[in-house]
Amino acid sequence: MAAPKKPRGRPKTLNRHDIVAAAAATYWREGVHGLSLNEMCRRVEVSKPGLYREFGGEDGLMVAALDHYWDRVISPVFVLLAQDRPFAESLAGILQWATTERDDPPGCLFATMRSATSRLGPATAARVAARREEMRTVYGDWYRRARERGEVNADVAPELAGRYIDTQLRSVLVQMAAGEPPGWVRAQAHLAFQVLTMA
Amino acid sequence: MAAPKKPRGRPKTLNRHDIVAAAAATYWREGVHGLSLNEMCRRVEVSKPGLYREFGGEDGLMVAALDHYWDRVISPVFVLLAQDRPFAESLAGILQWATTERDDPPGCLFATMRSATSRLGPATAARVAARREEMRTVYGDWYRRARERGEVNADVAPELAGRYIDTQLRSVLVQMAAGEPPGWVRAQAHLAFQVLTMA
DNA sequence: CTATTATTGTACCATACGGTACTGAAATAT
DNA sequence: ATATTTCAGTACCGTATGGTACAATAATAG
Repeated sequence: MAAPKKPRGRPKTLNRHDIVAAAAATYWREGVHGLSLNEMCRRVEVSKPGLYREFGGEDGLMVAALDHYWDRVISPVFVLLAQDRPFAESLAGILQWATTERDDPPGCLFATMRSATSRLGPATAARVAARREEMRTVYGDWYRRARERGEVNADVAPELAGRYIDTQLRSVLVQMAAGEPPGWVRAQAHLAFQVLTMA
Repeated sequence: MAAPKKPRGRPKTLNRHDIVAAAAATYWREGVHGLSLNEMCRRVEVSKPGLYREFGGEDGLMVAALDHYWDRVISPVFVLLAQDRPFAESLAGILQWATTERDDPPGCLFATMRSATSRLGPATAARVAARREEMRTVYGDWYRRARERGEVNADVAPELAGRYIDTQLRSVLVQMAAGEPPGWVRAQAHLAFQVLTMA
């Protein structure tokens, strides 16, 4: 428990966490730039001055939403990869997750943001760029370890593989978000990853 | 020559072709939704009522711009493919074209529109969907003919190959538009297309 | 010259946007 | 009780948007 000391003024009722979660879900479902800030305030039920006080504007809200999404969706994938199960097995798991109907909207908020870089605020753009690098590194390291175990194509350098995996998974998620048939998406992903898994 | 008959009223000064060309170039350079309609009118130097009369609104202008782009950029590629030179040779040519600095902006207007489907007007969305199908068909037929000549992986069905080529080239163009280093983009494309060209 | 037809663009409309002053409310401190 | 501190949201600001009415213009027809 945190210190239950009573602060001075009027107690805060604005629930930052709920707002961020709702905003992330909305951005995920409806895209990053279909909604105006006014509309977003209505959706997440927060007054505009409240939003400005808490996040400084749309840019700050979007950064918070991205971080929230990262913790809830991307990080678990990275945890899975860190377990170093057989490469093909982990890959199949990710693809299955990416191409199956879920409760969550199809696609990926992070992938959506990457497809809209030019229209992001400066803080969000910077965060997206940093996360992109992080993602490439994680994929690259994952591939490097698999390569050391002899499970993947040794001709492909880990840095290239990291970028390639990133690109291909992103492509899968973009297609899913666009409503492409999961079967076709999976078949294409199968082709794309053959080059990594064969001798 | 067309009939030089003199029409009744005030002569038309609005140059549809130039406007469409300028609009296509602007959309290509700056994306499809960064600009307001007002701003676009300033860029292509046409009055707003003029634009409405000629195109019916932004949706109509975008369709016209897409068709213009298609004729000037995409169709020549299809002509190249129809020549049935060796598959690997044509593919290398396309990749070279896609990943090299040109006078035109990087990336591809059609790819950009496909990444923004949700924000397109109904006419533009319909045209993009039709062009996407056309593109897949052209790629699929191209692959089928190469397969009949024994130049490509016979295990891949032409329809899947068509979708795969479309996806991978689109990915290349999206990355180029995002300013990714051409060398990395090329290296990834090389990996992606290996599965089609090896026995 | 006058009427007719067709095209042009200014000037305007209602609406929505991002952004903020400012008043009121809800707590503690004295 | 009164002052003080903090948070909340209404109500407003200037600006830009998509969209159009309408008067001016430039040609031909009679």
